Amino acid sequence: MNIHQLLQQKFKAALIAIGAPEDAPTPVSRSTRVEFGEYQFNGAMALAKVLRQKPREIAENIVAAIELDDVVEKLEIAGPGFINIHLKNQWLATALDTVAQSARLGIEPESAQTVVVDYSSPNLAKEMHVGHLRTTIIGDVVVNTLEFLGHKVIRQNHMGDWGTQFGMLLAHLSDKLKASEVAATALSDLEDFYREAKVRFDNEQGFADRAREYVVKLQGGDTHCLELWQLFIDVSINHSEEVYKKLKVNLQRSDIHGESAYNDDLANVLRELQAKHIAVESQGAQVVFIDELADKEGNPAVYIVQKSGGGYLYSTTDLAAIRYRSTVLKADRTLIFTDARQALHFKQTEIVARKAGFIQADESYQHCPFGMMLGKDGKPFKTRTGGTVKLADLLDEAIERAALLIAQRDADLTVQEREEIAAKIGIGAVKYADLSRNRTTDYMFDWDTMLSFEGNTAPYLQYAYTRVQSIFRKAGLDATNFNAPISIEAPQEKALAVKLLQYVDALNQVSVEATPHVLCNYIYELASLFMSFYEACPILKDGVAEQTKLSRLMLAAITARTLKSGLELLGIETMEKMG
RNA sequence: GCGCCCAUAGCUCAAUUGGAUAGAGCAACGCCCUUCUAAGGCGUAGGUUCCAGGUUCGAGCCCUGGUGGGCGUACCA
Repeated sequence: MNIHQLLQQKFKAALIAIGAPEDAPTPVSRSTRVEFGEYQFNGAMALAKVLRQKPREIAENIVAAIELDDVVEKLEIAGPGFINIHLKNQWLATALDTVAQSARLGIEPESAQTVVVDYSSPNLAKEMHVGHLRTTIIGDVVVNTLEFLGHKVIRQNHMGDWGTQFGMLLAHLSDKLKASEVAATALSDLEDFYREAKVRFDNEQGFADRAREYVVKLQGGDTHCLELWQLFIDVSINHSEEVYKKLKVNLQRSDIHGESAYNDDLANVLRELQAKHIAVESQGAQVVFIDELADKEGNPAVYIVQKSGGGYLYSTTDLAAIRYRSTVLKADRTLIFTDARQALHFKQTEIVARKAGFIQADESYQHCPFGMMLGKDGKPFKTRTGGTVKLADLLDEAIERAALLIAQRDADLTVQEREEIAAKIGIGAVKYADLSRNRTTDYMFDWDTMLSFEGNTAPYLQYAYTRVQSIFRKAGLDATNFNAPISIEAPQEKALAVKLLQYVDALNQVSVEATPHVLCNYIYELASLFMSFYEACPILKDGVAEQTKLSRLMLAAITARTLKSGLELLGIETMEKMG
């Protein structure tokens, strides 16, 4: 049941009935204040000119024409011509009942698209650092949501597994192996390894030349080099997978389609661009002049696809990727999650790709940028010594801090339970702090706010869930299988019921705009309304009528299912108890 | 120089895409645990939405011009 859609359809029909143009918008929105009902229709004012009538008259006509008798308690005209919609409690109860009977919480699958989602994409030369957190978890939530809505999602982990830096790394690795070290040991800390290699590259006689030699050999397909490379990549991927596991992110090895996967296609891409006279020679390089992005003097933007030395760049790789996703993966839509600094690059890539026919006209290509992670001082987030913060370290610290907090409470938990809960709370807090912000702006990372565990944080949501579980434990019932007739009376019950029915709106918005914070807001509001309901509407206490008790248990049960579903999509784990 | 993004309560952030009196959390100040988990609830206070114009029934949101900040801009990704 989608209230918003239903109301829109009914208002659309009413508008046509009163003689409004067929394409007249039907702006139905949630009301901002309780006295304005649950929804409002704001379209009467805009029609005043077209229909040459007063807005309030139009509103009256709409109210007279609309067929909503079984849905609304009353329709009120207010202000310049707003129509306030008060939904019927009985209708809400019936709608919720439908939701409760459905394994998918009443959400019907959309007409399925094939959506390619490019996210995480760490550089394998180094370990994952905080800069990879946002792309990884934001992408993951969007993927989860799209799949839940019935789309075919193809994850593409476009890992940075190729490039000149690997020459230096492989030369260093080769030496280590000759000194009979095991690869996994030598590469146990990729940051250290990278630093060592860099030092040798800068200082050691002859090492830089060997590094360059390795690059040439690697690109030439030399077997020994490729074996070394594979060794390095495997170890590095293992590092990433450990982080994914800790983060509860659904990325598998089969989702990896790194830069190296496009090596053999780069020359083809260039040839095709040249054949279509899109790429031309300039200053020894092969470039595309983009007139669409010219400056005021008419100088086109320059997009290099091959360096003067013959090497390819990320532009070439991204063009190959775009073509692969269109022709082989049959993408209807592609989403790419990278930081905002690459916005121009992807804009250019799309223009060139469309010109070259690498992408279908009706295919959508959406770069989803996000801001940087800043420290409390407003500068890029670094360690105390100014170094890059490893993602694995960050997550460990979150778990430690959560464990410390749990230890301070007098909780009735076993050691094992404490550990599990600390991991779920710590990781959840880090993820939620990030996901709950609009992705496009920079965001401030602050341990204190994040792990204070009060207010709008992951633990609050997890706590709301455990409260429901606690009630059902006490009642000796199972929330997942509970079923009872709902009757809505208290205002807190109504507010909760309406919010529960709006889950689908939040998911749709996340799907269209790729903005997980919308889902976070929804879940937080749902949890808040449940907390108010919990305080105001006793369930198992003495003196509560049996029917009321069952109805409230049912509301609690649907809340728990919705919270769990939403948190699952957010990649945040729930638990039965927290203390 | 040019381009993109941003500016909302003391702080961190929302605002259903142009709707009514701009909402939350933290911090501050009051209440509420012998009563389903107080990691909670109820309440008070806090705003010239950076500035100046414009568009219209209506602007935090759209347009123009500023101010301040971030990022990008021919061979890194």
